[in-house]
Amino acid sequence: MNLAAVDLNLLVAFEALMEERHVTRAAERIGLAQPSMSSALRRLRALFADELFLRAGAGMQPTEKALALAGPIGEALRQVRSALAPELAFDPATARRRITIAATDYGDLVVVPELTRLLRMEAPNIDLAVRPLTDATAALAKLERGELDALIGGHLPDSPRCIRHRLFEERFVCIRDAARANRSERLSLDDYATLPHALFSAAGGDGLPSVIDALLARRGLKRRVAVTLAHVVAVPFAVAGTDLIATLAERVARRFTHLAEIAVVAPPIDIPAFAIDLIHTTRAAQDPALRWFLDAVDRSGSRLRY
DNA sequence: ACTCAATGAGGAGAGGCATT
DNA sequence: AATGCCTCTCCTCATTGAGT
Repeated sequence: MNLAAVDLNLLVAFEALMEERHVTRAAERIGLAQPSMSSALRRLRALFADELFLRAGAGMQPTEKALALAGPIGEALRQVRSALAPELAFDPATARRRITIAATDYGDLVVVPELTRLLRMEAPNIDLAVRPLTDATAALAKLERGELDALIGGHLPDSPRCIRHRLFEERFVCIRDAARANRSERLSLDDYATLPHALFSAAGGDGLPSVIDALLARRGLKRRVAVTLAHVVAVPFAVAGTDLIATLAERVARRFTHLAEIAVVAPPIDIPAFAIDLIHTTRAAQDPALRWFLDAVDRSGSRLRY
């Protein structure tokens, strides 16, 4: 390969193909006709001595080599763009913009309020739209298509075209009716297994129920889920004034101790902590407003760390 | 039947190179 | 510096073949 003769336009075509996985749409994306993109792909194949993209149904599936090249080529283009286009002035105090994200119930309850406070203080003209994140795969697809700017939540799957940034870790606690709780004691394993549970189980759930059931099964125990609720916010109110207990993310539980007659107690078993992540694409590299916003989410996450 | 990638034909424009 | 030739890439239009 003659590196001195590599046409940077080919790398742009490669990037478009990688993102669209469709020759016609990749061509439209960078303003070429379909035959021109097809020809660019032919030259890319010759350049890298690999098929790079194979027909797969309605689209094109990248080969291992294409996947391996995606990162370095994306980084190279980012650096070239950054060198050619000096940083656009971005002033959050005056910028007008609408940012659309998707967040899990947890993200909505814990991260978004902190983020909203930060936005109101530093970027009062940036509007934020938060969509529910129930189907993570569909949300990732929307993120890749540019219909969403970022995702916030836990237990989100990976995508080779997205960037994951850890905001903080979350642990689990138990809640029970305040009058029944003995705050000085950890909930006993016996109580945990015998008391009826209230459970939050959204569509495409977070995996917690099965984790807890597996931990109990390892000890030869089984719990009874007496109430299953569709929204996490309903759990504390279902627990208050009843014999129910529930296992919730700690920051969620603590938000409700002033609103419902509940007490937070330590669980009798060690339930693995989980990460709350911010997921975005490389678009932010070319978008100062989005880059600022992602930094704002990160700062919101920092304020939530214990 | 339909979609989509690949290819060919023919023409336009840009750039490299040798010649004048 | 100007010119002509050549190559390359782009375009549109039309077509083909594979896959669904």
